[in-house]
Amino acid sequence: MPHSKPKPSKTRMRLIIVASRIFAEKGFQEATIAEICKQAQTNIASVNYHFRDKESLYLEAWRYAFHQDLEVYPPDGGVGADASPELRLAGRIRSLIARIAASDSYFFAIINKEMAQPTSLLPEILEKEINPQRQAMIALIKECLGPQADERNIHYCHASIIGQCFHLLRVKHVQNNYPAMRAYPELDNSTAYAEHVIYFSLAAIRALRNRFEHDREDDPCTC
Amino acid sequence: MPHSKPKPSKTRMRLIIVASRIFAEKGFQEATIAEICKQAQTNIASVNYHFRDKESLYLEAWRYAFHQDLEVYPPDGGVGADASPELRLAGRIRSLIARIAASDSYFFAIINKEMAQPTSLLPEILEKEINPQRQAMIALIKECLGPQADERNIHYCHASIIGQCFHLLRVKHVQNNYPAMRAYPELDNSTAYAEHVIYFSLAAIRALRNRFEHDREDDPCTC
DNA sequence: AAATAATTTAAATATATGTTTAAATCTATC
DNA sequence: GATAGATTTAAACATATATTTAAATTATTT
Repeated sequence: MPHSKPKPSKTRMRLIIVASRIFAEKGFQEATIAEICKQAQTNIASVNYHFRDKESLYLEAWRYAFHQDLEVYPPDGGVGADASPELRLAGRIRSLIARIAASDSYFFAIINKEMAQPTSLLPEILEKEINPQRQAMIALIKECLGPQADERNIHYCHASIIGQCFHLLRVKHVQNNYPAMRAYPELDNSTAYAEHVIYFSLAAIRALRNRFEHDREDDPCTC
Repeated sequence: MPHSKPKPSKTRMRLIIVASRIFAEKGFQEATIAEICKQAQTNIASVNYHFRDKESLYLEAWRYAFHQDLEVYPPDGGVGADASPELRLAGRIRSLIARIAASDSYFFAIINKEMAQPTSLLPEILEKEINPQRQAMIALIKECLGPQADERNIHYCHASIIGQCFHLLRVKHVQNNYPAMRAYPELDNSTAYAEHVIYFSLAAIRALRNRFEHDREDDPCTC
């Protein structure tokens, strides 16, 4: 009786590791099985043997990159649940920007490409992997904004924060492709940029909270 | 003699118009000449006759989309040079978000894809078309932040604002591809989101300016 | 060590798609 | 209205690349 062992072969693992990098660099469409196999030092047909097709390899590589990522960087930034909402929000922003800036973080590189040109896999990943993080941050923003904020304001602030973080992702990839273009100081020091985003966002959130609490005309917007 | 021959002399223009939409929807790689020609109601070979190849058509379509865009939306948002820096900055943010949100704005759709997976055309477009707008906004931010702000702070604030605007671009394309996913209130009302970005950003910029001017410890960031 | 299963390999196959060709057709000028 | 040039067309061509096949090799079990 042959007891079936789910022993992952070396080749299979090499393929996943190489694929996560290649897919991050080139995207699903432009990455070729030939190049992945060459760099993984194996035959073309091994992709079809170990995975079913290119798309399945893509999914596995993406999952691998994601979990690899979360292992190194806890999404809460190491700030405990007992800290103040502002500190916890700051921790999440710091962690997110650190993961985005990390040169070996392929998960965000893939997400970046997926959002510009989605494959059929995006909805599942968005729902299963991204949404929990999203909800956690939204809850913190809600606390920071105080009880008077409505859902719309909370989501707008979330968009403001996520937008600032993902901006780093965008310029990082442009610069990776065109190293000559040195016009983005955001990239020189990502932790300094993280501190800026935290200061910028918390200041804005405090101003909003202030407006909610005193809804007389101390609105600083004169537009 | 065929009787149903629609405008035979305008084939070149039809190709550019259709191509700008198809490239915006699918990106350079995934768009096919076959589909473009089919929708433009012409033969495959006409792309090679009127343009040299797919890449030249791409460049022409991209330029067309860009100029089409600028005609409709002036980048300064219609705010004159005599208005206050904050009002002018608000005008630019409003214009940028309006252009991004416009359903027929293919320019930003293409830029979005280009930044995730650049072709060789990106550097030129970035330098010639994007950089002037970028410099104009940076100058306004500098004025808003006051004389004490250094270059780094100015660029960081620019990144914060652009990030918030381009966030809309990102979620718009995700939602276009997956209409079932209705989790982004940013999209329901883009002008309301624009006003949020303006309020959020100006409040943060004022807080920063305040910190520069009184560099004692009234820093509201306790992190 | 033999037998069986798992894996790797080289080659073939299928398909998609950009590009070219040459003939047909249309348009404009004389 | 004839002719030359411009445009359109169907078809062929070329290439890139995902996938499949079957044989060869290696690993595992009996």
